[in-house]
Amino acid sequence: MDALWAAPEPMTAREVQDALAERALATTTVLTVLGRLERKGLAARAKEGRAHRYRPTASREDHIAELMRDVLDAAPDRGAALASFLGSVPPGDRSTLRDLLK
Amino acid sequence: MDALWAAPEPMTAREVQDALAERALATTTVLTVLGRLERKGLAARAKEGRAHRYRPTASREDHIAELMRDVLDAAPDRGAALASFLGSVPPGDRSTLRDLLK
DNA sequence: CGACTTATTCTACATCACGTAGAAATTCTA
DNA sequence: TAGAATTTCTACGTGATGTAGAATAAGTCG
Repeated sequence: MDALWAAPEPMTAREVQDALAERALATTTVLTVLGRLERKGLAARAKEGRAHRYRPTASREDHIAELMRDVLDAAPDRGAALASFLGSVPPGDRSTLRDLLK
Repeated sequence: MDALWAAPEPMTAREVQDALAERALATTTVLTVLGRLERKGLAARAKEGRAHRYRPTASREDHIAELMRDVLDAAPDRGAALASFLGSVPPGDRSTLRDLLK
């Protein structure tokens, strides 16, 4: 996902492999993982000639927001969870939230 | 953890087992899980006679808040993640946050 | 068209977390 | 000290994940 998120355009498996060159992964490894990401809905692909192009289905920040919601949804008392969250976050985040909530 | 969080006092393994009676777990199963929870820092225990008493190290809401922070910490752009989070959360949560930020 | 390259799929294996529990050791208590 | 309760150690099945080989499909070029 880091590779997909870092690229401005959908990537082929080969391109992902090149982007992760330092890990020296086999092509099939990259394909397997991309397939799993697709199965989980994190990535989508479109055929293009011989290969496919893979793209993230959500931006990294949207994905993170979704994970945060999933976690919050486990709280019986959302207000208390949000209060604790606000209290534990750096002050800068609270400012950000205040601004966003205007 | 649900059992520990539901109880007002630290529980023995036996009490946890009773609280989860519908699952008919073996005592050793309960002990194993409590041990794993302790190893992960989610629970703490204190010896009391023959047995131990287990308690959650954080309230459920504090734990959820911590998970939310962990997720948020994965965002390179916290502001964008928070913005997306606010946008995807029910309006009631936004009100709650507005109130809490006053 | 047929050989070759490239992409994909299927299968597989190691590792790890987790739910589960038995065997053995430890520890009270009567 | 014998018996019951508690704990520890070990173990097994399952599913997720990182990894990749073998087989297959699908274009490309001479």
